[in-house]
Amino acid sequence: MPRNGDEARNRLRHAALELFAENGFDQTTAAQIAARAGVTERTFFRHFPDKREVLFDGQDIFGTALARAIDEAPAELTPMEMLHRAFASVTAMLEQNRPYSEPRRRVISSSPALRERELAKHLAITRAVAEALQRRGVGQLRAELAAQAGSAVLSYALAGWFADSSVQLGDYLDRGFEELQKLSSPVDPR
Amino acid sequence: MPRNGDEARNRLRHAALELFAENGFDQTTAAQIAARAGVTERTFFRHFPDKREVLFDGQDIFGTALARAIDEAPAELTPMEMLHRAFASVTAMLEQNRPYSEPRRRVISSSPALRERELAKHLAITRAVAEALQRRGVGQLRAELAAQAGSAVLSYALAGWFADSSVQLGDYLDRGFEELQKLSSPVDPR
DNA sequence: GTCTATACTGAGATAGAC
DNA sequence: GTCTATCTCAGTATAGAC
Repeated sequence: MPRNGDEARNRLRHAALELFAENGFDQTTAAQIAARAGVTERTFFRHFPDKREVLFDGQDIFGTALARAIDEAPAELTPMEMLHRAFASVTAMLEQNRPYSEPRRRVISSSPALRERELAKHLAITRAVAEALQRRGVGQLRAELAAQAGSAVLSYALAGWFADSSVQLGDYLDRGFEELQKLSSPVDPR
Repeated sequence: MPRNGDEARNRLRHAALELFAENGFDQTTAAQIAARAGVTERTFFRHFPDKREVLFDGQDIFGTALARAIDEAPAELTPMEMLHRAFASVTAMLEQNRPYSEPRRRVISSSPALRERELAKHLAITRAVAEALQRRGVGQLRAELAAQAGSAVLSYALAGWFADSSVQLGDYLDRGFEELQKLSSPVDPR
């Protein structure tokens, strides 16, 4: 086996996803993952601080991409429009990732421990977005409210898209922001 | 020692909060908590499936209270108005709980593991709310979007209230829903 | 890479509460 | 006597320290 760190890391990631899908998260030991990847258990924990983290490697790129998009958004946009644009800017990345994210999503949803970790990651992204909004002059509480509301729209869009991918993710996004507006409006013209 | 289960459970809860506050979550062992509560480690794990859970015992009452409030809301209300009412209906409970929730909040925020668990609990409440909205005829995706947006408003209100309790929680709630509406509206009349 | 603490699990024995 | 909370004992796996 080659001793290149990145390769080992990738083998660990794939071995973990396979084994979790085959036997379940709890029934899979770190030692088994390491064995399938051709390294020792110790190496697994050198790459990933805990067993769950192996499924979330490299997820922060979404947070940074979103923050960057907000940093570069035109100044005349409202906070929610900035979010809409930022989300739209990563739909291509998400659509390309679907072959990997689909089984990953199934595995995560099958384990409470993994669902917890996913929420934490989700929150980290939301925080990054809120901080970006603050750099654009939005007050802290307002920025966090907007980021969380936007995040709800993104979840809405992803849920729709995973259930029925015949519609583009971007269209679900548009629909989500529209729904949010209707829901929040005092008259609610359903 | 008496064999009453509920008493032991309460002693465990209090011992845990104390020890976590004194020594930190990671530095506290389940055996220490059990010892201070006068039971064995095994008993701790019979009451609580894992070490974190001892801080979240009895939290589901909020979810059920919110769901109930939505179940009983007047039919002519919009979904967001139902949420507003439901949240307002538990502010008294929250304000009364502050002496306990204040130190608890500090402990939770000091540990990533506890923060993760809190997110999971928060989500469970949001789900209960979404399901209640569905019973009131709101479609699934729409209900989840509304529940999450409402949950963002609640977070906004709680953050403000914990930072400055000279204003009532209910007022922060009103302000939050108003902010959400302004943020979501396409013209954003700041 | 080795060693160890500790979180958690399972099964069977024991002892209050009713 | 029954029921159920608790205890005892024996173990595995994760994660951290050295």
